[in-house]
Order: sequence, then structure tokens, then C-alpha cells
Amino acid sequence: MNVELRHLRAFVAVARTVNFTRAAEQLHIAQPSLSHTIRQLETALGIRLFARTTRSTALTQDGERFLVEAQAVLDRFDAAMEQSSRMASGELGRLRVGYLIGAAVDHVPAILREFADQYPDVALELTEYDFASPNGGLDSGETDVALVRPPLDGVPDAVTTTLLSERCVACVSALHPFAELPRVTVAQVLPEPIVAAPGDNVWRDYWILASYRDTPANITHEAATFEAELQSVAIGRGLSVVPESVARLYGRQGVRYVPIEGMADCEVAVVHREDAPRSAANFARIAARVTAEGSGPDVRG
Amino acid sequence: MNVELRHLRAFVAVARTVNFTRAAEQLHIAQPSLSHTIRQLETALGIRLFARTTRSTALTQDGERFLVEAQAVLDRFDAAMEQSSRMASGELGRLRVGYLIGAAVDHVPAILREFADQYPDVALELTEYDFASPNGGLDSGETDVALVRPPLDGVPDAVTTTLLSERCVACVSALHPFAELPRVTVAQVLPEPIVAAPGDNVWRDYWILASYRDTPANITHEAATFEAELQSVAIGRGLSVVPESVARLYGRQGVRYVPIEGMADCEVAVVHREDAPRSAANFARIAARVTAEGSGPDVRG
DNA sequence: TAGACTTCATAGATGGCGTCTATGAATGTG
DNA sequence: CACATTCATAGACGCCATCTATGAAGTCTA
Repeated sequence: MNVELRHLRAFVAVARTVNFTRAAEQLHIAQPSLSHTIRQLETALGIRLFARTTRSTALTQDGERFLVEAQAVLDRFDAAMEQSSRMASGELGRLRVGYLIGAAVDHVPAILREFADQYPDVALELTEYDFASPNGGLDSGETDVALVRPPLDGVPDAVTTTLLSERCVACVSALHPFAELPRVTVAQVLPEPIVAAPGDNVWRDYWILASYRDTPANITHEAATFEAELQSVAIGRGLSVVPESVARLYGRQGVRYVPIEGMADCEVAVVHREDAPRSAANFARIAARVTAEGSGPDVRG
Repeated sequence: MNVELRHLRAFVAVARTVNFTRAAEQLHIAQPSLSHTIRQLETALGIRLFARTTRSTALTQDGERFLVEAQAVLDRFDAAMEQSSRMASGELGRLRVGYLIGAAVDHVPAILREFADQYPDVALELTEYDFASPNGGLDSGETDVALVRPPLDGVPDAVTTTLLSERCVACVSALHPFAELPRVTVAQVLPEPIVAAPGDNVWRDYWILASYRDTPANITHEAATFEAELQSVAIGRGLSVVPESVARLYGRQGVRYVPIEGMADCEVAVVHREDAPRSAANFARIAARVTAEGSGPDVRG
């Protein structure tokens, strides 16, 4: 017969009360069951733990020694359960965070600081993704949570929390006919040669305005980063559709940003899978709160 | 549901092999049972321990952390079992040894030395008993094993190992008619006034030769030690029947020792209860061996 | 000293659950 | 493309943990 924790729990209860009846009540079992369990334990160990009369119960010398051991095992077990509970609640563990370049850059430091504050025992692992991986590692399972720009692709059971939205603008060469316009329409943009993300997925489709088109876009170049896009644009390979905040982040050397009338705003969201560890949800919650509260360090200007 | 050691054992086995099928074989259970057990554990802990595909198994981050915990619990448990095993075999614990004054005095030091040598982790507690407690504390449960002179009384399930036997002699005053005789018969002793142990038990009966008598003995005095007996004898209260070795131990100031013809030899034995801890039997075994091997320090002369 | 009460052990019944067999689904492999 | 391997699921079975009922023994009280 295998000794189980229930034997130790029973033993410790009896050892502490020195009374089978009361110990049984504490354990929420019947007294004969407890007697049986203790007997099992004694048989398995090969030692007498209690000196029983019909009227009283006392620990034997061996029982006293074993009480220390049993208690130690149970304490160790409780510690393990405590730790697993902290893991379950997301207080303890590791969280792999992915972020797409240019997504919520203003807020990321505050989000991370707040999360680290609130969950000091969670090890954060940050990975930056470029437009070649617009899902921020969620599709491959490399990350647990990600700051990305929808739409996502290949992320089953994704839980998405939108953090902010902003206008989309057309980024054109300073020499481009659009360069000095106050705005352009989607219809004006569609025929233009366009610089797009690499690959072939719903995310790239989004930024080349595929949903507005009848015929395929004229993609003249592919770039995985804003810098690369802007360079391509600057040397006249075509225009590029980007979030408005890019204007702020990457300046205007050789390019101009022109709002696109009639195009829906684009968003930044924090995303995790439904079955991700709890800390992913915690991160998403904190990200949403931090983004809503402060607008981040004001680097505009 | 309560987490039991079998869950931890199952978890550790799977974590080590990273293979449900092989782990199940090691645990001697069927693979579906193991899957079920692991699932139970995961549910109870609220965390995913394994990342399972239909083709492979891997520990999650949480699983890796919990493996350390689970292993620690099992290690602690194994240590407890190891210790209880040592208690069961009598290698570890306490042994309460009682000895009757004058019983095997020559051999006791060697016995204790040998036992302490062989069982260094058993704490010996020695208690001396006089003729008021000829059972050496076995009857009251004060001791676990005792060096005594049979017969015993009130010790249920006594396991007796005879160590040695010796002649009985009559101890008489130097002025007593028997004093210069080379020997006396039982019949000669019976009518004499006699000094006996206190109380009323089979042991006292033995030394007053009750089994040889038709009528009660004429007990003139009671004494709980040899010294007291010899003093009573010396001042003429009567004779006393004692083991021959007493002559050697207590000298001859005012008394003489006369062999009793026709009286069976008396014995020294090591005794413990059937249900005594294993170390009691160990002690008895060692006592028998030491007594048989050496005759102890030679203090005769 | 007798009766009542307390406490632990025993006996027998029952039901929950741990384990089993059989089977399916998924996926890497020759 | 068929096969082998691995884990999950479903349903059945049987052990054993627990239960209720009762007994035995000792303590306390009147």
C-alpha cells in the first residue's frame, strides 16, 4: 500500500488533538475511517504511532519523531500549493510580451513599469516584431501577449483589447503630386504604386487597402519596418499607408504625410489567446488602464 | 478534489520522461489513467503543466517551476519514509532499559557498549530497579527491555532470553548454625526464619522457596536490596536466599554463604514484550551474544 | 459500586473513483 | 500513402475509502 498525503494529514490531526473523535470531526470524516487510516499508516511504516487505550490516545516516541517528519512534508506540500496558486493567478511566472514596431510606443514604458510594479515576480521577456510578423509572435506561440495593430491572422481564440485608434495617412515622397495636398481620398490612393509589408496576409491587405479595391494593388516594393518603408517612399518607389503617429516618430526627411479621407481609423490593441496564462490577461488589463489614463510621455513637437 | 502524492509522483514521472506512455509503464499504470491523473492535477492547481500535442509532450514554464516543488515534496516525503524505516528497524529511536540490581552486573557495561556501537542513533535510558519492582519496569510499561531474574509477573507476552544461570546460596549470619557447613539442603532451609523481598508476588515466592513449602514461610524481615538483606541477615533476623554471585559482589562482612543442595539454579534473563519496539529485540540479541561470548571483566577474587 | 458517558475498535455495507480496455484523432515517418 | 506512435475520450469494472451500527473498555459520578 502506498502512503498518501491523506495518511499524513490524518496522522497530524490525531497527533495534535490526541483524540480520534475530534480529529475525525476536523477532517470531516467518520471516526472509524480515521482509525482505519491511521492503522494503514502504522502498517505501512512498520511502527506504532499511537499508544491507544480505549479511553485515551497518546503519541509514542516514534510517533513524536514521525510527527516532525510528517509536518515537514505537509509544510513543503503547502508551500508547493501556495506557489502553484500564485502561478495560477499570474503573480508568479514568466510573460513573453511581443510588440509590433510603432505600436503604442508612447505607452509601452508606462505599461511595463506598471506591470512590473504590480507583479514583481513575473519575469517579462520583450520581443520586437516587424511587419514580417504582424501578429507579434502570437500565431507561432512565441509570445503570450502582444501589442499589435489589428487585424490579426492565425491566432485562434484571440482576446483583443483595443488600446487606441488613430488616423491613417498616406506617406509620399516630397516630390509626389500628393505632397502638398491637405488630404487625399481613398480613391486617389488606390491607383498609386504602393510600398507594402512583406508576405501575404490579412494585415498586409489591410494596409494596401485591399478591401477597397477591385483589382490587385500595384506593389512596387516590400519593407518590414517603417524606416525601410519611408526610404522606399523617399526614393520614389511609391506611397505607403501608415498610422498617423509615424509622422511624429520618424520625421519628414524627404517625405510628406497626407491624411486619407474616407479611410477608417487604424487601431492598436493588446492581444492574447484565450488559453494564455493568467498573467497575459493581467497584462492586457494593465495595458488598457495605463493607455486610457495617461497619454504617455508627450514627445510630440 | 485533494491533491495526493500519487498526483505528484505521476507528474514527476511524466515530466522526466516527457512521454505519457513510457511514464505510465514506469508507474505500472495504464496510459489513459495517467492522462486522467495529470488532468486532475492541472485542474486542482489551476495551471497547465504540459503543452501536449497529439504527438509530443513538453513541460510548460509553470510545469517546470512546479516540477521543482513537486520533487521537493517527494524528496521530503522520501526522507520521512527513510527515517520511519530506520525507526521500524530499531536503528533510530529511544530504548528504555531496566535492570534489576545484581542482575548480570558483570556484563552490563559490555552489553551497553556493544549496543551503542551498533545502534549509535538509539538513545539509551537506563533505570535501576530493586526488589520492590522485580519486573524491571516491564509490567508498568516504564521500560522497553529489562535485565531481570525470572520469574516475571504481570508482563503480558513477555519474550524471555536467558543469559546465564548460577547456583542459589543461603546467606546466613556468621553466628548461624549453618555458617560453617559446606552445604545445606532445601529441607534444612525451609523452617528457618527468612528475610525476603517486599510485596507479594511470584518473584518473592521464588526466593522464599514457596514452591517447596506446605506451610507459609516465616518472613521476619523485608528488604528491597541485597545490602539491606545482608544487613538484616547479619543482625540475625534470619537467612536469605540469594544468587551465588552476591557473595562475590557484596563480600562477607558478618555473613556466610552456604550452597543449597537440591535447589534449582536461578537465572538472569533479558526480557521484552512481544509488541515492544524492534530495538528491544535488538538489545536482547546483543545481550545474549555478549553474555555468551565474554564472561565480562573478571572481578572475582 | 453501579450506571452513564466517553473513546477507540470491529464488522459489514455501499458508493465513489481510480484504473482498465477499447477506440479515436492527430501527426510524423518510411 | 500506409503505418506507427502518441495522447485523449468513453464506458465498464472493481477496489477501497468511507459510512453506519455496534461492541468493548475505562473513567467519572452519584
